[in-house]
Amino acid sequence: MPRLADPALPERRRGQILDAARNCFRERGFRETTIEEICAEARISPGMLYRYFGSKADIVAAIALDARASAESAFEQLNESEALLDALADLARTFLQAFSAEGDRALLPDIWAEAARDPVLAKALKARDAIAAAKLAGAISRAQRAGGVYPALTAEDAAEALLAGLEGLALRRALWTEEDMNAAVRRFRALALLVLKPKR
Amino acid sequence: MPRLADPALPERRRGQILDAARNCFRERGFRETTIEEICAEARISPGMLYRYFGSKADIVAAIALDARASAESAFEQLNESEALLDALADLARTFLQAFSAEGDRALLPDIWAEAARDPVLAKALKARDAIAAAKLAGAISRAQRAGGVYPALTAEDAAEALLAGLEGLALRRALWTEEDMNAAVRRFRALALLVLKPKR
DNA sequence: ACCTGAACACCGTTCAAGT
DNA sequence: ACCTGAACACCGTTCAAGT
Repeated sequence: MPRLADPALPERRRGQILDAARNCFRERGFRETTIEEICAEARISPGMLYRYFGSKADIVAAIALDARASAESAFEQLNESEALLDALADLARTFLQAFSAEGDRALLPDIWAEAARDPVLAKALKARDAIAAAKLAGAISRAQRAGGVYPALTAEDAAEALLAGLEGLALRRALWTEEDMNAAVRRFRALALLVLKPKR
Repeated sequence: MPRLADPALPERRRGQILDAARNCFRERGFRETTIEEICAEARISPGMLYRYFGSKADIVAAIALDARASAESAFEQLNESEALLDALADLARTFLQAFSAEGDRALLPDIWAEAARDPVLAKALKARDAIAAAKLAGAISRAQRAGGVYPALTAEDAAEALLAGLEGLALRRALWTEEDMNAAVRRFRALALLVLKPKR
């Protein structure tokens, strides 16, 4: 088998294409950007692009999974923190930032629309989500044992509810541009307070 | 000015087109259905369709606003009911049904993706949302005065949080097909319980 | 006044040909 | 082995022509 001229080339190319795509999507959105525009930005030909991605949808899918992966680190840190609420606020900020890289507020709805029609992407996102939900549930039950969080709560259900709330807030932020990041994070914090600390 | 052959025709045509579009979207989704297919289903020509709708996006926009309007009745009934939680569960069911007419689970994400790129649709949806949020907030503060709901809650914030949660749950249901309607409604009820009745 | 459908423009994708 | 870009297929939209 012939050895590759440069074994790192494929990975570099992929990154190059994804960077170009992210730039274009930010400017004009997923639907409005053209394969040709991505190619121009990445300085390659269409033929080349299709060697690395099977379709335009595959490109958003890859971006979506990248963003999820980068948001995942915030879920890791949940257990390290003493103050669960502060950690949750950080998590919300990281999540919102990962999916609105440099101000593309519509990326998340694009991803969701894509996922709703593409079972492969949906499944991949769901797998990521299950991991995140488990980590969140773990942090919640840890906090329950330590006191400070209502003990009768089912940690898994609370985690699900919080994730749904976070995604709902992200959606509203995407549609209604005025709302800035900090406001969304505050809202999430308030929601988490209501859900987790029902004793007052 | 010449009088119309049939003054009701335009309205009938619009309905005819929207019905056809809903049917097609349900089968194949917004992106995958063709103007030609909608025309075939509605038994008109493309030229005719474009007399009634400026673009394909305008068709989803009209469907989205119709669905919102039909969900709005559930918000009206919030104040009539004695048991706020039951009324909220009904509301969730009506909302989810309005946006998944005959099993098109991906309609809502399509609408959101469209709205995120189309300021006109976003603004129209936001106006609807403000009405719904106000009604929900009204019902919450009414329930607060009657006891049964944590009185220190800011009704507006709680309403916002519940709407975000509802949309988040709707999204998750759209992406992960397994989850059936009743499960989603139960989840929303549980969330509302946590948010509204923090005294235990 | 109402309607048709062929034609146009545009864009995702492929593939024969280059180096 | 890696890459190009012209060509193809498809679909949203328009408009000259019909009744």
